[in-house]
Amino acid sequence: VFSTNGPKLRQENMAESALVEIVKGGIVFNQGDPAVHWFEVLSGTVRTCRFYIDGHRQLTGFFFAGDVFGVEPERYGATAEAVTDAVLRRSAVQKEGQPVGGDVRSSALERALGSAQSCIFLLGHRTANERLAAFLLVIARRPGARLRFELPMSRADIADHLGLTIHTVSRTFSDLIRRQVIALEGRQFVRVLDLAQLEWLAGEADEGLANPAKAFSLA
Amino acid sequence: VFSTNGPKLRQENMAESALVEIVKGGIVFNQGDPAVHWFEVLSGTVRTCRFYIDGHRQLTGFFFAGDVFGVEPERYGATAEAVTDAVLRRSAVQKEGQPVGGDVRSSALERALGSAQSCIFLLGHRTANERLAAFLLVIARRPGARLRFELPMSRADIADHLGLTIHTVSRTFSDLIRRQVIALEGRQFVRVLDLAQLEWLAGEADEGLANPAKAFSLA
DNA sequence: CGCACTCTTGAGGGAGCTCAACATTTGTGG
DNA sequence: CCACAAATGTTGAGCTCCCTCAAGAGTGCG
Repeated sequence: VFSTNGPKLRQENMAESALVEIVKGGIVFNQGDPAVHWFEVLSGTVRTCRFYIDGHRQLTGFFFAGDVFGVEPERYGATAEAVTDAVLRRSAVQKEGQPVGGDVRSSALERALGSAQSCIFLLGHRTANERLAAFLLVIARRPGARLRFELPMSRADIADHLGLTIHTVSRTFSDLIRRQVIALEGRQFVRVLDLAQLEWLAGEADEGLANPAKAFSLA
Repeated sequence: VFSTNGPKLRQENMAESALVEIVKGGIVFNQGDPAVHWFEVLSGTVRTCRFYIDGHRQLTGFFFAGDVFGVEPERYGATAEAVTDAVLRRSAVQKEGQPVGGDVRSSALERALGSAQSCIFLLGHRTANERLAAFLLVIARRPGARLRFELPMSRADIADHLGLTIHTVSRTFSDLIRRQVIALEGRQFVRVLDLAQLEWLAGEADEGLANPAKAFSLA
């Protein structure tokens, strides 16, 4: 089964930066592999996931065009797989034996850190409604996204990202639709009907009061 | 109430790197503040937390001697507070108007990314037992820690870190003690009685099989 | 000693998981 | 193009685990 799932990389050249194509379901790198490259998404969608003993997955992020992933010291902490057919730009961490430091790596690390924190923020929400609403908002707020956007990943991917089951994800979608907060167009496209309601569900109605302490601060 | 809680910083000098003392409960920086400094813990313990609209906290990390925190672009994404009296080394992100790039910042970012991923890993566990067991293992595996270690933070801090209530945390502690997996000495000190059992509860009994796909990989 | 705070424990209820069935979509071969 | 199979998604019923509510025990401090 893994033969159809293996890395279908088509390498364009051997320079320090190379274009790589990967088919849906293909593996970019495995958790534990030496982290000799990092990647930028040019088109398509990629997911990173960690596997637990009991077999369940924790998806630690989705990466769309413009996002970077795989920026890590030593070894990859998660497996990266293609959610859809994708084109990536692969860059070497080492360049002629010397690590590539400086602002390129720093800014890539910053973006990786941002996506990790966004994942923590999602998992910090308490109920299925809050998590799904917050997740949809994260997608909706991506540059280029609007009140109508695509969800290229499966319900199972969403469930494993939010720490829920596909059943609960599906039920929560139905609930949001029933309350006319969103509408589905096909299974992949979402239209936000009531943004304020969605933000309220996600617990972000008033960003200014997100930190109660600030209400008392010197200001 | 915040007057007793405010930043009790005693600044040792104005150079690019400065020693800072902070008392238990004091705030190092607030979520949303410009991220002009980053910190290394010399002694004591620090927590970082995000606040949600509904008032609950998500603690995104605990930082002990040798750890770094507050390495972020632009603004701090979390508030940092002292769990115990602490001494920190504070470093400027900017140095004479120029950002400090290069390996110093990269390695600080790598460590910050590592602690974020460790937080995601904890929250990825499904049950209260698994989360607490995994949390105790994270602490037990810190350099210098052994099968007996201190938990400087309160039950409320642990609960907000693991996404549980203090009641569930307390009950889970009692359960682990009843099953003779750990023992408490006072309220702050933990002794691990059955490490294998603790690892099994945390779902880490066999790290080599953590990624099922690897069993099939090219080896 | 008394007060405030933290921690522990119990009882009851609710959100989400499990198990199960069915619907819908996608893919494949005739 | 259709028939069929496989994969994915939806929905319901029952149960479990954790949260809520409540009370009490332990600890530190003035």
